[in-house]
Amino acid sequence: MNYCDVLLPVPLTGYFTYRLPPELATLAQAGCRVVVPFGNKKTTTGLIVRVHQTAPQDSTLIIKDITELVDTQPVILPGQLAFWEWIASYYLCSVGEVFKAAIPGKMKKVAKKKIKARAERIVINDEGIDLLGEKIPLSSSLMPQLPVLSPAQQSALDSIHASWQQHSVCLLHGVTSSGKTEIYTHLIAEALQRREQVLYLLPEIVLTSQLTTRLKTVFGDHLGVYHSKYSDAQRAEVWMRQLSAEPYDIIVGVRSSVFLPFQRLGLVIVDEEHETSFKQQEPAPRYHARNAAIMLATRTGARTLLGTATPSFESYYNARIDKYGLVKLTERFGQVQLPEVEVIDIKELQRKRLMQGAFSPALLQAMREAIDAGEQVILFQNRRGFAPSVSCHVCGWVPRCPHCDVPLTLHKRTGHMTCHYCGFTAEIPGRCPACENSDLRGRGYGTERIEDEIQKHFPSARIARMDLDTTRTRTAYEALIQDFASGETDVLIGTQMVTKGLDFERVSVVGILSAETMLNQPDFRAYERSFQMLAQVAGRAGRRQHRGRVFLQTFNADLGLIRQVVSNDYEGAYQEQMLERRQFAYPPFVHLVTVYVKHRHLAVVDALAKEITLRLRASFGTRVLGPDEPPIGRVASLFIRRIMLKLEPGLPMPQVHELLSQLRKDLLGMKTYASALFYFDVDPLS
DNA sequence: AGCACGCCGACT
DNA sequence: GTCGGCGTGCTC
Repeated sequence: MNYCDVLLPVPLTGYFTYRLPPELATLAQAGCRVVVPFGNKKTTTGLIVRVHQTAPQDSTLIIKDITELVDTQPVILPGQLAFWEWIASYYLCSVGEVFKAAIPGKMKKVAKKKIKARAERIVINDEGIDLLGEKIPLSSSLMPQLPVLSPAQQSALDSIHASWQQHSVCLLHGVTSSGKTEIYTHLIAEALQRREQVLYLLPEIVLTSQLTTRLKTVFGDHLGVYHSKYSDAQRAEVWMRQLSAEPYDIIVGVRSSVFLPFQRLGLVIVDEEHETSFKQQEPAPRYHARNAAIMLATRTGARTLLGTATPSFESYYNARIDKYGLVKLTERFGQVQLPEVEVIDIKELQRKRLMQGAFSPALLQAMREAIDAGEQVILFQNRRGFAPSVSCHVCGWVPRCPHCDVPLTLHKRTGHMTCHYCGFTAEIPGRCPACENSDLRGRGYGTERIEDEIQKHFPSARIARMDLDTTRTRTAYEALIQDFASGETDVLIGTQMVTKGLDFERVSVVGILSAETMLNQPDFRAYERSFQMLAQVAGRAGRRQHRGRVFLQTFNADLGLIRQVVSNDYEGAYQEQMLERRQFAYPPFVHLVTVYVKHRHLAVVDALAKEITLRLRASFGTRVLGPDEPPIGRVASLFIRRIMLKLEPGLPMPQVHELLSQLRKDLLGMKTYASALFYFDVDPLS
């Protein structure tokens, strides 16, 4: 009798054993998808992890039959399952959840029509080397097409090679506009000549178009793109192609591309490695794609390059303690100077009644000069919508989300108030329900409102807004970028999106409307993130022709952070933070694991959170902090509590993980807590 | 996580 | 009398 252990896309530990009908016995193998009955009559698509002859020990189990074999060839490569298992154990979730995240949705549905059959059978040995793959040399015309490197770039490239002799991971710390992409291009070409594949990871939000255009001129159809804004079918196609005898040599992709099958991975580039969108928040697996990519590279013997102008403090620390190599690129390409940063004291200007809404006279003046000279302006405001909240001008009443612990954001374009946490939408009330007056106004500034006011100041300027609301589709996003790149747009107003590695040549003025939006967050990384954000957005200015100007409006002009941004003093910001992190035991000096519990009854979450804390203290003592209520204590009608674990290096992590998983199992097994949500966030971002 | 079963409340 | 709310239990 043949059995299959099957991996199913569910948050349950372990595999499920099914009987393999005799007619499928010769065709089924590990890595093939199957359709199986699961639970009450429902069928699910799963993945065979093992075919064997051992009946399950538990004789009371009624073993069901596999309904259908979807593939006759595996759809994953050797080693991929082990990688998924590593993710599941490190990030404290089930392998099923990893499977769910790893495979394009289309491949997990019961395939009525088969996804494009593979052209050729491939043979792969244990190292994942494609044995049938011909050693076709890359066209020799490729090397003339490579960008010519400046002496500084060439020396950085040499240093990266040297660094890889010692460390498998190298951090490239290159100031904005220093030409990191040209260096990557050379490294990719070298890898291709060695017949190695390259994974080029980008943060979620930077739509790959700008970069892919550049890389495609050199690498043509050696390059495939894997992005969440591509259709599921397109992603499934890339996946299947990577299994074939002619996979893409280069994959440019976002975090989920670490799960793609690579037959001969040789190089992983993580661009803008500091970006927080590499960490998946919801749902599980809550993995960090940069760290997962490093693990992937380690497992396959590939080299890793982390590139950024503002390294995450963890990566920089790893470089400083010699875990990673470190290469610095301190000059901008083509002698372009770093921008001049002018700090503008909003408090002072408000006192003198000189602020014009959200704008200082100096910023407006500079914008006018830039627009008149045919140059471009980027304005950064980290709030989308028209106004972050609405309030009654008479009694101060503020409409709040009925499901979450936040005020509703005013969106004037749609004429609604919206909750940015659960999507709840309501009409703006005609009169205040508290005092009956009809003087409800938006409070504060979001990107929509900035856009309106800028249009009033500069009626003939062509203005565009880039935030979550205007970039829902790939085409909308690309059109916005294209218009700005081609000079169709004079002023681009946006949220964090405008800070993320976009490369425009005619930007001479950048305005940061309020530097503190990030800094005021109760988060041990607020300082780091603020520095990165400000330094990145400032780096958008003056990229080619002449020195750009950055106007940094702030309520705290004398803050150390502001000085560090002005002088581009990454090292100073890093050192200052490390002192605090060490003193208060935060990463990189400890590992954090946050326990989240959610329930619609406050009493239940409170009791559960206390119980967890109590039990954790028994094992971990003072390493346990909390429970506490997060800044937003209720989202989508669920009350939230969290407990933080600070784990110093040297603890036996597998045992820690085992203990935590067991704790979760025990508590969810209790009737009172069975309906609670209970999960872990390993290496949380906040 | 889904999904079904099952037991109480306010509607046609 | 019935629809439907969500507590509970289970998934090879």
